[in-house]
Amino acid sequence: MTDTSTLTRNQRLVLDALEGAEGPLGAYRILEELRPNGLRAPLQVYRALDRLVELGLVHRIECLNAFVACSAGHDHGGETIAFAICEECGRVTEFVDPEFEHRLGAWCSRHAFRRGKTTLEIRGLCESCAA
Amino acid sequence: MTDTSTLTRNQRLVLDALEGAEGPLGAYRILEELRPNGLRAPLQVYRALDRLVELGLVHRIECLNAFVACSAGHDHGGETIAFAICEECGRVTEFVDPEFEHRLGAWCSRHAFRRGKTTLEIRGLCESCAA
DNA sequence: GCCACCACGTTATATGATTACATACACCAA
DNA sequence: TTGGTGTATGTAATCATATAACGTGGTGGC
Repeated sequence: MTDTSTLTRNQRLVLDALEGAEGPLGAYRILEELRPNGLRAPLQVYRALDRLVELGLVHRIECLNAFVACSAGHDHGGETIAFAICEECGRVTEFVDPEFEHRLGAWCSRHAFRRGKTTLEIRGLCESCAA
Repeated sequence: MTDTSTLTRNQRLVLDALEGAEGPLGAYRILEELRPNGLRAPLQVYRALDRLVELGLVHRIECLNAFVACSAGHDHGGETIAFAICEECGRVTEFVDPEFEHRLGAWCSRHAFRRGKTTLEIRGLCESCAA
């Protein structure tokens, strides 16, 4: 588990907000929630988010322009994390598939593409919402 | 190849702008390019983009909030399209991997997740830029 | 003390996307 | 011909997301 004891006040607030949420939150949504705690400007939230993402404690969901707390208790060692996003209830499930990793690596080396951050997001309906 | 002869003037303009570009363009960037052609408001661009995406002639790149012309001469039959995005030159390479499709399907059925649109975007450096 | 570093705060602005409403034209049916 | 329906269009206003530019304040090393 990534060390969390060195977070600054703002980072802690933002992380707590995300951990308390059912699903992804947009930066401005987070800001609204934290106004009572003294946050006032988007930048305060964005700075905290940048750091938290860097630490792997928070993930950005590109297709929603929003953020979720990492649900794994540990570091994903640089692996690509896949997200299954329920369009009904908003809940996000993280998972990692070594076979994806392998296929991605294969394609990249075949095309001499130096891989950086990879995004894999599946939208749809989770089991309970599909019923 | 998707029929392109029924596009409206605005759709044609937007598609041409994207086809003429080296890489993805944001909606406002497209708007700037098309002002000389009489476009004035974001909505004109967004409406054309919506339609072009629907027709499969244009793809949205989520991690950039931008759009590219489809480089395949044909319809991708509902398959997930992967994008390799060079962070240096901006160029985007499309590809499809049936094995991804298969693994995704497997994960989704194992978790009873009803799959909708899937996004797979790899950022990094293309062969020429990595050199 | 002084400097460098880093988090923080504030204002303004850029960029991305949508809502609401009005207009114009083609096509078809009464 | 008239009128209705559907689709594309145009315009203004507004919401949502993200960053730039600038200044402040504390902490640790020297």
